Amino acid sequence: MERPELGYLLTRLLRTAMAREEPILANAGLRMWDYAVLSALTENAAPTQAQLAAATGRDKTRLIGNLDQLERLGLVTREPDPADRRNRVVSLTAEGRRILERCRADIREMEDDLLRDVPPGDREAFERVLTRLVDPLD
Amino acid sequence: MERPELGYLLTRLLRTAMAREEPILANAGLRMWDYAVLSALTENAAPTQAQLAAATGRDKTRLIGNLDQLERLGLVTREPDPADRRNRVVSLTAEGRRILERCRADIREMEDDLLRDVPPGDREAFERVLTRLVDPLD
DNA sequence: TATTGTTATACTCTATAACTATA
DNA sequence: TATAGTTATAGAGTATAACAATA
Repeated sequence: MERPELGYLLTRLLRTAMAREEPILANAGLRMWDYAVLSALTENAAPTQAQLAAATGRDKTRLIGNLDQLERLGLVTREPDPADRRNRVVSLTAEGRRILERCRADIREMEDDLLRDVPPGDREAFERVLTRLVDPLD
Repeated sequence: MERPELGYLLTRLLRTAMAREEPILANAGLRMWDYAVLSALTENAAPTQAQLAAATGRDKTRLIGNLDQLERLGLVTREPDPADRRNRVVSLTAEGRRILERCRADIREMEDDLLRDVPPGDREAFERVLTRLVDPLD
């Protein structure tokens, strides 16, 4: 039998992972993109919305709706940058960080379950390859 | 640094893979879904469109547009099943198979290039895990 | 004039529910 | 009546371009 294609395998696996992730996020009142945006803010606040859009691979115009809701939920703040008042600095609130960490823990648990039958060595190689293939694209 | 999440990595990698795959398919006059449908027909013709829809993870109503175009391009045929004339058997034409094989070869080449810096052992483990995680979902 | 964020518009994709033809 | 395929409709998601505020 021929080896299945990467695109096929990745599509299928991502579909599964997302199906398992969705209820976790919904439980926190979030959709997939909301979570991606929160995640991008973990380390540092985003100096501009355009940069945040680029970091998440989202269009800058579509990011706006997400930020509107996240702000409404009290999970992020948008504050004008005093140095250049065209920019709006987006940051996590304490509540935003709390929600984010909770989702993270639940998702990690889900992933461990998804990978439970994979031998540790294979899992390490798997994650190593994934990381390596993704990193250079930044 | 914390390990990045599966969903994040898969999304990024799939995005890259698709970006590289799109021009190959466009070169053959196909879109992503057309290719997925053709691929599903490699081994056998699909006895019903509903089964083909299920096999490709596509909605049966959305499959129709794809089949319309693939038929227009002369890549597949839809023939009423004599045993039950409600069913329409979908098969590859010779031309369909030719186009499919050409795309396949190009895509395999693209994948080899994408994975060129991955050590062979890691690559094998990577594909083994992907396959294993996807298979049980059938 | 150029840039950031926003809004508006049209376009595509998707989901649901009718419709037809066969059974 | 039930099912396979089709069509129609509305909704969500997306891309593009215009707009307002600031530089």
